[in-house]
Amino acid sequence: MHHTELLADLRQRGHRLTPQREMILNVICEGNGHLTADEIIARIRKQYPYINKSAVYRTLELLARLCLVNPTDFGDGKVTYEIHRHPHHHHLVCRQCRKMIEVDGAVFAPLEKLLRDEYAFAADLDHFAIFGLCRKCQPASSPAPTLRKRRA
Amino acid sequence: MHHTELLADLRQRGHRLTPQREMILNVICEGNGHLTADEIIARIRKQYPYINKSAVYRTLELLARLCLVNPTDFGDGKVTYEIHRHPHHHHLVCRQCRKMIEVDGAVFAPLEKLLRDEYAFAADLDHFAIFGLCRKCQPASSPAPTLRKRRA
DNA sequence: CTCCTTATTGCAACTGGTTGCAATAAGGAA
DNA sequence: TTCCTTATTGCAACCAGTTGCAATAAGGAG
Repeated sequence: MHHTELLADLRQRGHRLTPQREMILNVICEGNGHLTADEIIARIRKQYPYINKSAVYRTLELLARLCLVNPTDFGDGKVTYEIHRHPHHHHLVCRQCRKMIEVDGAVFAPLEKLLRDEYAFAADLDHFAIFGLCRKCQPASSPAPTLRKRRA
Repeated sequence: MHHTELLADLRQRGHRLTPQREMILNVICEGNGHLTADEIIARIRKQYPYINKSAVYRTLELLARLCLVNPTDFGDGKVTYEIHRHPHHHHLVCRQCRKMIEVDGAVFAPLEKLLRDEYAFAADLDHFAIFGLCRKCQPASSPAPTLRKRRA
């Protein structure tokens, strides 16, 4: 999805187009993958040093609300943002080695159906970070995994 | 689960018992339901005004790491904590009316199995807040749900 | 083009939570 | 009991993100 399309989408939904929003969308579209707010600000600043933190956070919140970007908390103290991709995907994050595995959005289909059928609840299951232990970090067949603090 | 059992558990796993930890566990066990860090501090302060913010946050992080409490982000800017209950449960949170529905932990069983079988990933699926729209807030059969900012 | 409404920006103050580090105090050993 | 090691606390500074509000500027109407 190109940033001009996203801008048009914004406009169509009744939001104003501003240079700031254009720059933000541009950066998110260019920088492929997950970017933190800090990174987005830093990249914009190269061309426009006056970019304002609040404006960036508010725009990111707007874009998330419109499902144009996916915010994700990988548990390292900063939220990352990426362009909303279709089909959906999620991230398995190993709590030990930090390895990330991307999985198809379809893995949530049974849960979505169950929640809809049993609870009439329309769950937003677009983009999750699921924590756990990857194959390598699982104790072979072990009884008690050590739970002492992981040395960061 | 009584707080003395939790203290014993802490001790057994090699952590030290301090008055602060005792007070924190006590408050979490008494106040049933979800408490924010602020609320925990306020309650402790009634008896012991010197309780320190960092100590509380660090203890909560420890208890969460040991799966003795469940931290949950309901999306209102403050994390809440509750004693880890068995069997697991999750919370459906309506993004419109904020209604909360508690659901059994078993709803994640198919996903857990899929992730284990397909990705050899042992997911932590203990306690989630799942956002979406409850029955009442879903557009009857509607075309375009309004996505303008919800007036808080 | 000019005017008007109001969404958006920019700023500064604030909030919830984290961190580095020195002081304290658990709890084990002797 | 006393001593020792080191986990934990308390503090102050910090970090990511939010908020209230006045100033600015989209974009529609005339």
